[in-house]
Amino acid sequence: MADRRTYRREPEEKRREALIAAAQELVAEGGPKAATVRAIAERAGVTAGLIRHYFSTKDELSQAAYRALMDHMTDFGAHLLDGAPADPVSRLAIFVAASLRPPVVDGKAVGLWAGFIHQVRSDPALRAVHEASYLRFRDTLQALIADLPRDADAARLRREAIASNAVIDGLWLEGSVLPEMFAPGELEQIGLTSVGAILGVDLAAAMAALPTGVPGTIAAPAIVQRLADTVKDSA
Amino acid sequence: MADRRTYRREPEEKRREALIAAAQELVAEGGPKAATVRAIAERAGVTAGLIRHYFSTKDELSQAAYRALMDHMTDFGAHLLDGAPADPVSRLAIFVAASLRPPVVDGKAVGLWAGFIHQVRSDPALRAVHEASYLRFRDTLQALIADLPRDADAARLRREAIASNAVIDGLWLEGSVLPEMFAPGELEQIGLTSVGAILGVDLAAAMAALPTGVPGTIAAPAIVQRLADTVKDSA
DNA sequence: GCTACTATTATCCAAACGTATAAAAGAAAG
DNA sequence: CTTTCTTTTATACGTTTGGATAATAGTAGC
Repeated sequence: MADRRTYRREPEEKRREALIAAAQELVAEGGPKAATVRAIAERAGVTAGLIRHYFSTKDELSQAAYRALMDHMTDFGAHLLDGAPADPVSRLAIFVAASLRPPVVDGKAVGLWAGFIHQVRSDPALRAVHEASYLRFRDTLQALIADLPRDADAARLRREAIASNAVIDGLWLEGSVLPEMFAPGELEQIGLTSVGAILGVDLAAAMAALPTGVPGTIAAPAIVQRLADTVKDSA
Repeated sequence: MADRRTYRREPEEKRREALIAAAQELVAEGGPKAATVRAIAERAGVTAGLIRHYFSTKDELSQAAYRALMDHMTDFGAHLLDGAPADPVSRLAIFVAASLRPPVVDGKAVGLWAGFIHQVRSDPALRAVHEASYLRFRDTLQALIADLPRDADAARLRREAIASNAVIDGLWLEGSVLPEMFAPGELEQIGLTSVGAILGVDLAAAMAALPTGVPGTIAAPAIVQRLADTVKDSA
């Protein structure tokens, strides 16, 4: 009577990644409630019991999924400027603009992020992950700001990095949740203008002067593609 | 055998509000998963069955809770400047600063907002509610910007309102999720400086020049108190 | 081509979920 | 004081949840 389904054994790492990716997709699409063990297993192409073989509890898988998301975002910030021009103003402009385009700006990305908020607030370990990721991104931004041809002390740099980061976060939020409310490219333009105004540098002009094909403008680094896969086929 | 518990009949509106408040608190504290019908009923001091008497489905209660939240926030923006000085720069400064303080900046407030994101993205009716609320807040901001002693056409006003709103949203997000990362008053200061830089107006100086007791600075309007109740005793 | 290992499936379980329905009790009307 | 109404409680139902355990089948080593 037993029509036992055929299967292939996969390397541990590959299965873990598949389960994590499935969990992320489901959270992104339908919120935390949609990411049940059975739904995750089905999406990953395995049966529910296997989850327990790789993660001792569902919470553990959930934590792993959040860590993976934060790692993606950190890598995004770190590798975005690989091969970018050396000019500090151009580099900052590329960084800001790339942060305000898909796949970063994406309804599902916000859904994914929002789906973990409570776990982050309640679990100290995840809180630390979040904090480290936030700081890393902000520090990257601050380093770019520090390279600008201006005079600025540490306190001012800190405030400017917080403010620039806030502009990016806010536009990311609005553009992701209400995409039809903004014209294509409008968020990038507003972001460049606003961060430029905060720092006293004309980022919009610097961006316009860049040749196409520069990293972050057209060709996305591999890491961005992986992030795009995570939140693929946006609404 | 039946120790039937005693109860008091309450007016319909009061019960609805109690159930909505209970649902909001639970979402704010523990995410959407924590807001089960039984937990909501217990928090509201009634038994689970009563929910069905006031809301034909749990989803309907959930929608009502989101609408109520958005109404609170809209009212916050609308009444914040009641009794404020007529000087446009001061009014804008008060508006920005008040948006970057508790009870607006609050971990539970972010949790509450995040807990509804997926419902908002999937339910067209809630999406419309969200859009209207966002636009109303932004329009309020844009009207304040338009009153500034400057020359600016409509397109520029729109961009500036989007950008200023983004600064507020971003700082709200960061300050709420990672409160220990910022000194008291730091977010307000950064918000005033940044929005000021974007608009070319010195909001920080205007804020510093205000006497204490001005609406939005110390005495919070009643509506803010109601919002504070919703997200009370923050982490 | 066995044998041993373990990744994977299959099945089961108790708890919790949203919902439906019936019984009881508070409050107002006569 | 009785009657009527409807808010509220109580109970039950079918489903789904996360987790545990036992059986099976791929795969690598000899």
